[in-house]
Amino acid sequence: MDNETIGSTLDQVADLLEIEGASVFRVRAYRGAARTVSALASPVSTLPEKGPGSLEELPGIGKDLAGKIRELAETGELAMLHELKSRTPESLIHLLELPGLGPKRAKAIHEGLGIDTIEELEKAAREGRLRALKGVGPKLEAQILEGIAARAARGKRISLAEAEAQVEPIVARLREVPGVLRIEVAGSYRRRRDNVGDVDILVAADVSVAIGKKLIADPQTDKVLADGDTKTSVLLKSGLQVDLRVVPEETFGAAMHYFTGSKAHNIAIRTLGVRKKLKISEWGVFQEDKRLSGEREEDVFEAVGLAWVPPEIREDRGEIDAAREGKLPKLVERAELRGDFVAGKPDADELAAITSAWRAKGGAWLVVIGAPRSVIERAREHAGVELFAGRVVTIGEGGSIGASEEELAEVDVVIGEIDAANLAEKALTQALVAAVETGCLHVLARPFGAGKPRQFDVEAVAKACRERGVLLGLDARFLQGADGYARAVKEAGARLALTSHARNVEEVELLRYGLDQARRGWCEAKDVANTLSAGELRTFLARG
DNA sequence: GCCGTTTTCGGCCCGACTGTTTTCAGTCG
Ligand SMILES: Nc1nc2c(ncn2[C@H]2C[C@H](O)[C@@H](COP(=O)(O)OP(=O)(O)OP(=O)(O)O)O2)c(=O)[nH]1
Ligand SMILES: [Mg+2]
Ligand SMILES: [Mg+2]
Repeated sequence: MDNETIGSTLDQVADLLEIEGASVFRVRAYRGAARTVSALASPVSTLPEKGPGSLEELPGIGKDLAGKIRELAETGELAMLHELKSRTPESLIHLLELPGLGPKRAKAIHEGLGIDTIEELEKAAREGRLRALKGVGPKLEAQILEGIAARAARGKRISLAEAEAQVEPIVARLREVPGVLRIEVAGSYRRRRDNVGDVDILVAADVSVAIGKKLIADPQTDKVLADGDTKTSVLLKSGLQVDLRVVPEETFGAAMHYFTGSKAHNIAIRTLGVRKKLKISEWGVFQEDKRLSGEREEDVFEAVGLAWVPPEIREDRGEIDAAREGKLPKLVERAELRGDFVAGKPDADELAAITSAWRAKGGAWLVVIGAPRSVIERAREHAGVELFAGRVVTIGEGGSIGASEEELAEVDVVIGEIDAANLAEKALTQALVAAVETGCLHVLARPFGAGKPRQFDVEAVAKACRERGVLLGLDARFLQGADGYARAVKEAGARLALTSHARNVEEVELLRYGLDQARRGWCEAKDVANTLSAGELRTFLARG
C-alpha cells in the first residue's frame, strides 16, 4: 500500500475512533501519524527496521503506530480497522463531511435514531426527527439538510495557482476599504502548499470597519457560513471557502503566526510556550494574563527562543529544532534563479519571445527541450541568454536509454524519463539507478504513472544522481508531493532542476510554483541547479 | 497513542462562532 493510502486509512481509523468517543489525544496521534506517513518521499518498506531513520524514530510514531503502518504497507489491511468497522458503520464517516456535523452528533444520530447513511439522515431531517436529539433543534436540522443539498457544489482542494487567481481580486477590493490597515493571505496559501483547502485572509482594522460585511457583500460571495466580530467565513460562487479574521494592528504579528499555521506547527510552538509558563494565541504572548508582545510575527518565535521561521517550512517537520539551533536553511529565492527548461515545440518567434522575457527577469540561460538544432542556432543570435539544446530520452524497464550515442551527442542536455506505469517499487528504483549509472543522463525526470507521482526509493536514486552528477527534475506543472521529494533530494546531497516546460511567455511564470515546492523542501540555492550561472552549468554538464 | 533540561505517569494549544442552552457543548479555525 502506498504512503498516501496508508495516510488516508489512518485518517479513517481516527474518524471512527472519534465517533466512538475515544480520547481526543489518541485520535490526534492517529491523525499525526497519517500526516507524517503521507508526507514520506519513499515507501515505508525502504525505511530501516530499527535505529536511525526507522518508522519509530519519526516524531509521533511509537511502537504501536509503527506496527500498524507496517501492517498496512505489507498487507494492505489493518485488523484494528476491521474491528472498528464491525462496531461502528464505516458510512458514518461521510456524515462528518457535512458542515456542523462532527463526531459527537454523528454518534448521537447513529445511536439515537439508528441512522448510518446520508440518505437516511436526509429522510429523518425532512421528517423533523433529528430535533428529538439533545442539542439539536430546527436550525441545525435545516443546516444539515442544506449541507446535504450543497454537498456536490462544495469545492475540493484546488491548486495554489487557481486559488491565487480567485482570491487576488477579492483581496484587492478589501484592501481599498477605508480603515483596512493591513491585509495578508495566510494559511496554506502563505505556506505555499501546492493545493489549498480554503483561503485564509487576515486583516488589521478596527471592528467598526465591519470588514466581514464587506466580504459578505463581495460579488463573488455566495453563502455565509459564519459571521462574528472577529471572524467571518463565506463560500464563494466557485465553491471555494474564504475565512476572514480581523484583529487590531497591535496583534497582527501573533495573528499572522496563528493564521499561517500549520496547525501542527502552532501546537508545537504553543507547547513550547506552556513549558515556559507562557500562553500563546492569536492575541499575543501572555504571562499570567499580562500581554508581553505580539505586534510582530517574530515576537512569537522570540518568546520561545526561536529564530523567525519561513512560512513554507512551518509544518512541524524539524523547523523548530533548526530554529532553536540557528540551523534554519537559507531558502532559495526567486532572484537567485538564472535558468529554466522550456519546451521546444514553439516556433522561432515564440522562442524569441520566451528568451527575451527570461532575460528581462534576470535570467542567464535556458535549456530548450526538443527543438531542432537549426531553430536554436538561429535563436542564439539574438537571445541575450545562453541557450542549451535539450532532449528527452525514454528509460527502458531495465534502465536502458532509448537513444543512440550519436543522437545524444547532438544535444547539450539529456533528460531521462521513465514510463513507470508497469513497474513495481523495487524494479522502478533499480531501473532509475541503472539509468543514472549509464552516465548518459544529465537530468532524471520525476516518474509519474496514471497522472500521479510513482513511489520509489528516492534516497537511493538521489544518491546515485549525486555520484554521477545527474540533476533530479522537478516539473512545475505537476507538483503533487514535490515538497517531500525536494527535501529527500536535498538530504541525499543531490541537486534539483526546476523545469517550467514553458511553451509561451505566460508559462515561464510557472517556474515560481516549482520554486515554492523547493522552498517547502528546505532547499537552498546550492540545492537547485537553476541558480547556476551559464558557465557553471556548462562545467556541470561536462561533468567537471 | 506518544512522550520526557518537570515527568516512565499524567499530561497533551487555544480561541471564535453557533445553537440551544438557562450555563455550555459541539464544531471549526
Ligand atoms: N492553534 C491552532 N491553530 C489552528 C488550528 N486549526 C487551524 N489553525 C490555524 C493554522 C492554520 O494554518 C490556519 C488556517 O486553518 P485551515 O483549516 O484553513 O488550514 P490550512 O490553511 O493550513 O490548510 P488548508 O489548505 O486550508 O486545508 O488556522 C488549531 O486546531 N489550533
Ligand atoms: Mg486554509
Ligand atoms: Mg481556513
